[in-house]
Amino acid sequence: MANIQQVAKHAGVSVATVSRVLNGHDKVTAKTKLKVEEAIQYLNYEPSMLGRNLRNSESRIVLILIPTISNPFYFEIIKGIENMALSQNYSILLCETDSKPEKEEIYFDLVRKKMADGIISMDPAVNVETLKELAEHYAIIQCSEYGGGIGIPYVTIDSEEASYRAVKHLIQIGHKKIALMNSDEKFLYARERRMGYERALREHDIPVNGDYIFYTHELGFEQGQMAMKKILRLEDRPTAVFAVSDLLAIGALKEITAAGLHVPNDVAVVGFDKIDFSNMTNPALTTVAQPMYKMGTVAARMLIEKIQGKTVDSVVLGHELVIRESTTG
Amino acid sequence: MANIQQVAKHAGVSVATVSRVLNGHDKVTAKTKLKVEEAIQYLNYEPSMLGRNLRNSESRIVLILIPTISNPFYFEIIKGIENMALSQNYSILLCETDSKPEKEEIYFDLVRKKMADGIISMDPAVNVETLKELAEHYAIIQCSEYGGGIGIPYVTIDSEEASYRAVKHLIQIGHKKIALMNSDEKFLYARERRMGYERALREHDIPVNGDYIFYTHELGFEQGQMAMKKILRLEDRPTAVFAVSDLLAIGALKEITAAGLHVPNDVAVVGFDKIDFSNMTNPALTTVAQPMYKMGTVAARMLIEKIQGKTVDSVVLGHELVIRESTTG
DNA sequence: GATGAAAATGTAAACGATTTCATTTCACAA
DNA sequence: TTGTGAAATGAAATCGTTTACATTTTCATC
Repeated sequence: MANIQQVAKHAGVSVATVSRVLNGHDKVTAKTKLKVEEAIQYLNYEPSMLGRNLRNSESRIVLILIPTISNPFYFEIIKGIENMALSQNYSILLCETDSKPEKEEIYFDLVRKKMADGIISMDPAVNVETLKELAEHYAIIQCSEYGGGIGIPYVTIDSEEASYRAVKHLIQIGHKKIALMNSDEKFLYARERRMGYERALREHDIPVNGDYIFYTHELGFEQGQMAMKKILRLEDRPTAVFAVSDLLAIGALKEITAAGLHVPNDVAVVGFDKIDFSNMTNPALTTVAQPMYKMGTVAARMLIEKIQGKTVDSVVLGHELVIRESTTG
Repeated sequence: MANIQQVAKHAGVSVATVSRVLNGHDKVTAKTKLKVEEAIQYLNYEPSMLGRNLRNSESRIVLILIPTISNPFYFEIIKGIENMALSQNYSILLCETDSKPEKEEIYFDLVRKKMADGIISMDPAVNVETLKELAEHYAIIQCSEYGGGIGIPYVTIDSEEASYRAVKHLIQIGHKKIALMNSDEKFLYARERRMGYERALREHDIPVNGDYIFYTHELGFEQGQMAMKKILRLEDRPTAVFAVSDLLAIGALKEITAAGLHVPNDVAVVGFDKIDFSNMTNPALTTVAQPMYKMGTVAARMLIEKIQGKTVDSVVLGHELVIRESTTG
């Protein structure tokens, strides 16, 4: 593989001139430029990012931290990030932490070692202390999940309001006994979603029943099934379930059907996220749509601006309730 | 941020010695080692991959080329690749090509520019000519989808046999009118799966009916719905459908139910891949399990060996038919 | 205490680009 | 022809490592 020296030699110019042609800045005579381009062509030369990156002290790589690749919620976000990043000549390193500190550490090390220029964190279980520390030296953006008040810019939606609207929808179609399938309240979004749930109930003079609130360890299908099993065993069975993720809701769906009950006639179900699969189930899932692609592009743009040393502000994006068969039959 | 020079100076040794401590080879006195480690600690030093990579002419990054991130089929494979790569100190760059040559080119350029040490290609629509050309200079492995006879090692399953067994299962539970929902036969795996389908039929003296074979452009849910619509309109309606991907099958499931028919009583359905979601549908999907995680680890190991200059052989892994509700009720 | 081999450490040259600053070339006017 | 300033080009430093080779240190032996 040829390097810039050989190109320079073959073109009869200095490496500086080759570099100038390569990068298009500074003025180079048309004739010289041609000579260089011919040499590049002839030698099949491709500039090495290794040399360039060292010189420029950058890697042009950004890290995406997700808890698991198994939740399709991250698909569209990743697509958004990728496209925005690509347009700015960045590549993305996808990092699945499994919410394990040791895997997280491996990836944090990558930015410490200059292998990555910044991080978009989507892991709610991320070690906030380490993140804060890193944020002093490196560009970091929180996406979707975030710790507030730690000085790291984020892009997210209004979880409380979204939750409120979802529950209100259930109330409006006649439900009073509404269960909440929430995730661990150590996460901010979980607390916010419970608050939205309670606000909707209170607003319609429905007492909040602690027995109707369930917590799951993760946001997956199995957790949804397990929680739903418990809900179905309740003395005074709820007629509706609001789950804070589509995967939970799909698990609930499956369990309800398995119990010989009908959705939505016996139990109505609302999910959260609007992942692709929410439309593929029987019945299709009513859910809160998050603007995932947008979230991704915004997060990527914010990160790149941060990398360039600009200051960036947090962003709250809109959401939308998508009403489908699991609540209206 | 400190560099190796400053560490050396602070420890009162040469950079070579620091490097030796860093990399653990060569012998360094315990006393010297301690001094260096103290300096590292004191200065909060982290070795820069940029410098190291340039010097070693490697990036320790591998590219994963997938057509789309939306098909969960790739989840487990990616996990497998990631874990194996991580254990060898490689990171993975996830590249979604959307089966578009221009996006593919962007990523190919990354390896030409030394930003990546090798490629694991899972895109059936990849430009085989370019791939062949690249393979002359760079490490490349094909995973799951592959072009045979182009001299690039691959890891895959025996599609013909897997398909044969799936169809045989349908025949054994009494079906004779079996539709095949295949993808475009420009892909090798599609041709192989049709051959397996036909072999099973012939073996049981069931004539192959061209009207029962459908081709889809992509392997998604919508394509499955559309194909199923056509199948349901057939004069002599099949009693079973074998789809070459779970997403297609899930689309079929949805469409059958929407038509007021019952799975499997009216129409039985078999999918392919055993993605997580194949278990979340109503009814759960009978499907051919591909050893995806294994495939990922094997592909990653092969690639790393290739990068190290070893010659590697292609691998064919086993598969398994998972019988669930969509065929047995 | 001199000798020598082995062990530890240091020096300096890579790796492949970009960029600052110095130098050459050039066109044009006097 | 010569002088001038601007434009084009080149020389060399730099980014942060690793490593071949050279040098120094150590220590057992006589």
